[in-house]
Amino acid sequence: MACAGDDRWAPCPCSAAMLRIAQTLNGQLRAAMERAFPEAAQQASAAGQALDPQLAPASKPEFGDFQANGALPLAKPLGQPPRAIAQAIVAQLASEPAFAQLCLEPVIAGPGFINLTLRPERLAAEVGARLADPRLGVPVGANQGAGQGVSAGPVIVDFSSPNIAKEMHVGHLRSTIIGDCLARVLEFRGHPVLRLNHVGDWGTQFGMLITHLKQVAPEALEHPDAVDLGDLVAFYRQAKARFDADEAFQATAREEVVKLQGGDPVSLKAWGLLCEQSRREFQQIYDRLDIRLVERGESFYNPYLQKVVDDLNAATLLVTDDGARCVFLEGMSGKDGKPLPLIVQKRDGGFNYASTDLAAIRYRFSQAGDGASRVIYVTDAGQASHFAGVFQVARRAGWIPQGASVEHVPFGLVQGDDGKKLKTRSGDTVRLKDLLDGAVQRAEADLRLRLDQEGRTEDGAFIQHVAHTVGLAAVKYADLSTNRITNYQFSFDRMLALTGNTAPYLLYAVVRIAGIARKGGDLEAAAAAHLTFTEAQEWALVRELLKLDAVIAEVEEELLPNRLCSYLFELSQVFNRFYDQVPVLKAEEPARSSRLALCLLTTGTLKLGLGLLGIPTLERM
RNA sequence: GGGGCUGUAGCUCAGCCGGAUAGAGCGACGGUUUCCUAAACCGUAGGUCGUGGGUUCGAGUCCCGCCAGCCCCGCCA
Repeated sequence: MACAGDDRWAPCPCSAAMLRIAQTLNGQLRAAMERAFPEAAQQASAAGQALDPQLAPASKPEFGDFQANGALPLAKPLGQPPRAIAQAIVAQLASEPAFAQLCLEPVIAGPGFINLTLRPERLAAEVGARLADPRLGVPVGANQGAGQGVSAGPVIVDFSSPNIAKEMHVGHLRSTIIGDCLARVLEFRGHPVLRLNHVGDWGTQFGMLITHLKQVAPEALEHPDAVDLGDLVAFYRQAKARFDADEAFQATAREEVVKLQGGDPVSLKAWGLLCEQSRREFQQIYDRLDIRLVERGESFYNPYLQKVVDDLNAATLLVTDDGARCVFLEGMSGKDGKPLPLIVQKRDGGFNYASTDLAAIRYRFSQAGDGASRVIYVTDAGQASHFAGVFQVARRAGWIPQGASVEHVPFGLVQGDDGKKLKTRSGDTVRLKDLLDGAVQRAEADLRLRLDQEGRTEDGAFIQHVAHTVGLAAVKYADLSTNRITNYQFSFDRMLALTGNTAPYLLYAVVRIAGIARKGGDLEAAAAAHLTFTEAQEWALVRELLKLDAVIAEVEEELLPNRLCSYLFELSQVFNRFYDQVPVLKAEEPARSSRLALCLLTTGTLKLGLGLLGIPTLERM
């Protein structure tokens, strides 16, 4: 989407600071290549392409800021050594005054790489510009579709989605945390975002739940506030146990499903009570994790299900097979090599999750519904083939508009230390609440131990606040910092470690800067100073800080939060090196103010980045 | 049987349209503190990128085969 395509630095609607410089350089390099090799340029354009400078960030700091690899692939067609080609390109660049204002003399290295280093004064100017920008150089309003008439409809992020009357467990952790992060990034980029909680609030299990409710707590139907159902999980288990053991109960439960689907007011009321109870419990988790969601459960789409089937039939996509109504999928075959069906209506006439997902996708893209431009599903990787089927059918039915996109954002399992799916010692599913409690408790224990060792005293409110912040940050960061597609090994010890790529390490960098401010560093005043840098550690920090806009654009496009985590970790490391080796408060002017300005931009960048991960920061810890 | 994902250092993981000597962190070993929180920093050791082919000037990255693990495959979500 943003800056996508086969040419990374092609001009695009985003006009971000560092990205914009890269685009400018790309244009200058391309023009230089065209002047140096007009025949090759003509051939390329005849083939509908342009010469590609292959501009990329430098692979190592000693190579400068950017490298252009475009000379290498020209060696064979031109029949010249690649270094000679690079030399010719560089000679043409020399005649471009705008290039000389931007970069130092290019260096040809290795087999024919052109290494580019930005002029220091240019980097310092960029730092100054970011200090004056509350968005730190990250533009709003990318992804406008380059005038293709793409609707500016909302981006829908479908995530979390627990089941009513069941407890949120570790299985919901990744969807909730990753989905929230992606929503935050998209929002920050200026997209209207609809965060939808597609809760499982419909289905046959409600037959037994409602029957059980009517029998054990009939008063709840009259005075909803008077009854607290308490532990819904226990309630669910009781109902399930009776359902499995008692045939009469089973029969009543089945009748109850029919009554509920038929709109019986008492059944609906009982259903509503159960949903409300679940909602309260979910909300406690969401509040704790600072996650906003709009609940729109499966039941919302009930009125649209029949039309989905009817319209698929009218489009001649529907086939009745063994009593079930299916759409046979193209390019996906099952056993015997026969096409795989997507069942949209069961033999008994009932609907299933494919029907609901189709109704949802249609509603979300439809102008009468959400009118979305992009829909993102954050669910586990096991559902990949289900979504592939649903997307295909929706596409063939014409429910996904031109220019709109629908994406499954898959993630791997949460595993324990043993490499198997995370379970409690007794083999049960881990409750999300217990997992979060565990993280906070351990964070508190770590903190108390350290206070003890350092002879510090802090009040209870401080300890609670720090433990809560660090514990939850650790859980979120550990999840977000690995590539989501792989399975992720859950370990309290690793995520709460004070060193390495962890939340505490990043939070500590923010705390160090807050410490400088407390000890007399006026960060805000320094922002207006004339910036002069002399030390290697200062320049390393400057270069790292200026990468923010490119990183965020990348996360927006690839929907990979771990890219942002890696960046924030590297920024923290570079900052700690700077902090360790370059004095700030004790430096003479003008170095002192320039360094304070770097501290201000560093803390701003870390707070912004962590904020996009859904992690708040601390002043002391 | 068909399909998907994964396989990179002892462990946990990065690796961004294919680009320079494959990178971190942890752990191990060795160093650094009259100085802004040492929860830090500096250094050393450690890899046949599962395996065999292919494409390419160049492959951890792309294509094909094989091996291993996990997941999905008609009326649960």
